[in-house]
Amino acid sequence: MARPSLHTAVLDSVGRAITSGDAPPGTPLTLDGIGAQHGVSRTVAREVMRMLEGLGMVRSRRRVGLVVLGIEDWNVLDPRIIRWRLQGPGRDAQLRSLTELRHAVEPLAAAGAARHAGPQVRGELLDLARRMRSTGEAGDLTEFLALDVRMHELLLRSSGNEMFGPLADVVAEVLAGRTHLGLMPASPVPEALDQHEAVARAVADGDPDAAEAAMAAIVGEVRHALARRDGERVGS
Amino acid sequence: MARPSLHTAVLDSVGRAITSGDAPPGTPLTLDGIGAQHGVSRTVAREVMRMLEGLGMVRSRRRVGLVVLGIEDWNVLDPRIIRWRLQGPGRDAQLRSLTELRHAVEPLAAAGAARHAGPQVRGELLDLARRMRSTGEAGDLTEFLALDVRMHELLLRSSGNEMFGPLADVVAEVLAGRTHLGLMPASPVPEALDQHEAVARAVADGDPDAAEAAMAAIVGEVRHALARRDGERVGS
DNA sequence: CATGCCTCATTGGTGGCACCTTTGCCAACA
DNA sequence: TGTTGGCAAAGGTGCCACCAATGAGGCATG
Repeated sequence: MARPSLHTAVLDSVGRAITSGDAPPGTPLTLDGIGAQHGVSRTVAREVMRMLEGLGMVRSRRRVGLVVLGIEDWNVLDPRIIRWRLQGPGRDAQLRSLTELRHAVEPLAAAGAARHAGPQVRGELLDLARRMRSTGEAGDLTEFLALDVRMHELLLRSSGNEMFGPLADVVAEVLAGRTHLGLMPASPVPEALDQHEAVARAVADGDPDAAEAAMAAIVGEVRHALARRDGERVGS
Repeated sequence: MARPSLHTAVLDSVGRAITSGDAPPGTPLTLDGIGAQHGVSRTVAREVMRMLEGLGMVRSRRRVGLVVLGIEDWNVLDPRIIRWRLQGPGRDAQLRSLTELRHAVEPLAAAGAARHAGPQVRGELLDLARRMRSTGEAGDLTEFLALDVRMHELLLRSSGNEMFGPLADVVAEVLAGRTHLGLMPASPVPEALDQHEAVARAVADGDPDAAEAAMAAIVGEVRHALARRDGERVGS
């Protein structure tokens, strides 16, 4: 999948430098500078710069070079920017933003899946819910995470809205980040298992309203948990 | 704003060719072909190609050229792709997808604005709601549209979630497309005016739950209207 | 018919060149 | 001292020629 192209390496390096705040807005870059710093020719630097420009991260001005733009100009929905921000200092804020976005989209995606999903998807959802229960009760967190990710991905991709599909990757990232950060209980709470099963059943039964409600319950709990954490943080 | 760069013109041309289905997935392009077709050098064609690759619209393979990818690989959240799809044959589907996305996000954005908006934003929202009522009752649809767009943009941009801001552009596009397609009544219904005013007041009062509920009511009505239209279409 | 080698089209990457815009400096002048 | 005007350099824009790598398709051989 990842081709060993010079561009990708340089692009990742510069992109991370920008998202990490290492190159704050207003910083002037030059093609020669990028080329020299990474040991690539001007051509490669130019093409990397074009990609960064396409991401809204730099703006090329003559005589001055490539000025780094602020986050308000970035394509913050782009997977690459999301990935870069998830590494580095912005990880926390990015995770919170993604969580909120996820909570906005997933109930509607579940409703859409209840309308549009094919029979084999509905079957897999039921199977996933079953396996989530068994692995969850067994306390196998990593396997549980994989099933959880798969279920949300399946819902987003079969929601009938092609703009929801790309969010599956960020949901996976959020879920992984959440367990990795120790935000998950040692063993999934029974309510979560019930609600995931409810979503799967509602989608399998083709009941959009029930699917939306069940998914809203899932994300609503996480939301409140996050708000609680925010409250603690604010209070400290 | 739009700099007269060669890249932008060529990029727009090729991008539109892909989104319009004029260059269906699997179509092989070549750098020399693009260059010759648009009268630009290989260098420019290469940089355009890099941007398209960044958008997930083509994949460059040696000996074969640039293969056009299917929509499942596109960065469908990217503003450029959205703009291209809004022109051309995909406009209808794109408008529907964007509407659904909007309905997912806007209630949460309103709640966020009630928490995070600054005092001048809250004031402007109240003012906008007032002027929407007067222009709406006067039947000035174009001015009403401008106020409507401004209100939603303000809510999204001051929602405290930097991932919601970029959606302001697409919301503007959706609203404009809706009135332009004649989906709006000749004069805004009183309920819409009331609900917009309710959102503005809730945000001004710092009541997130009320803001979210009021915005959900706004988008919920549009959603049902769309579903009704879909039903008619399916039945025909 | 299968297999393996060969060819060549096309991208990947480099370097150099002319041009143009913009900036920042510096000098001349009020 | 402040303002204006010109001037030179910096750096992106676009073009071209060149070579390396690679992989798809054809050809030859068993």
